Amino acid sequence: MMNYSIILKEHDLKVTPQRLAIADIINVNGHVTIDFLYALMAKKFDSISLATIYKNINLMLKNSFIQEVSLPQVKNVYELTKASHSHLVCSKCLRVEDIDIDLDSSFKTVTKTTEFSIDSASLVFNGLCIDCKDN
Amino acid sequence: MMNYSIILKEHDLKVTPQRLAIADIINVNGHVTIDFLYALMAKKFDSISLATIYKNINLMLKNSFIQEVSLPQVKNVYELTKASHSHLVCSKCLRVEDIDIDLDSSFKTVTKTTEFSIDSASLVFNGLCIDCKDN
DNA sequence: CTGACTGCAAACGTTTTGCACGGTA
DNA sequence: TACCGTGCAAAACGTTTGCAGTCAG
Repeated sequence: MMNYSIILKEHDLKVTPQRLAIADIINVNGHVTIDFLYALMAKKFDSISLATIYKNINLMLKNSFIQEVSLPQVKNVYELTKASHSHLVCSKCLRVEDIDIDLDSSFKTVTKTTEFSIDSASLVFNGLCIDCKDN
Repeated sequence: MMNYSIILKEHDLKVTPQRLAIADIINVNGHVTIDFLYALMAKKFDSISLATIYKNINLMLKNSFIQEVSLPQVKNVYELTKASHSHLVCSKCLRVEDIDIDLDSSFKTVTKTTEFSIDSASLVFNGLCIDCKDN
């Protein structure tokens, strides 16, 4: 159980019931789409607005409390900010999982063969998760 | 100079002036956004419609004449279908370049540490291109 | 000649904005 | 109390759809 109030404040975000709920939902579920988040928020708040979701997501992104994960073909998902990592996406159930992949040799290849100076890399694997691949 | 008519037909696409122009623009520029494509098409056709652009892009995607490249933070770009490869994106000028990166060891890591069966991978590097990094 | 393509306009889904009210610090 | 956050409604944006006329095969 995390203390979201402190983490929110550390990111210059005022603490509100809506923000605590958003933080909890993202933390518990790992990766959420806007739709998913809105559906869960609607259960906790009788009159939550999509505008509030978007405003908070955008502010949380700006303040690096969360990160946006853009995935080919499917909707963007949001996760709490953590160390750089890659993602596995199930093409069937759309589940997203984190995975650590060492990209050092790839970085070296880029440095050797191009003049690009790299800031970051995004690696996404598409396939079938353990639950979907046998069905 | 490519013969776009033959390639279009090979992908079950009827040959029209608009499609020839789209194929040429994508081939010459490497990677194009919808906006960029529309702007260039507007120069060649007095009354080109965005709907025509979208319909053709979607059909060309379906018939594997072109591929969609989804990039974090920036608009999707489209390229002629070619062998699997990775992309470099300049954060400043938004230029996109192709690069071949060997992902075999990454695939092995996924296979060893998870139960995912991987179909494909998408690797994007963000940074500054040679023209932008010194300015 | 027939079905497919084009262009226009309208519709659609998603995201953003403006404003009045209410809540946090 | 002063400012920020919320919720609603409207607007903005990108993309898709329906239709009538035109063109490719």
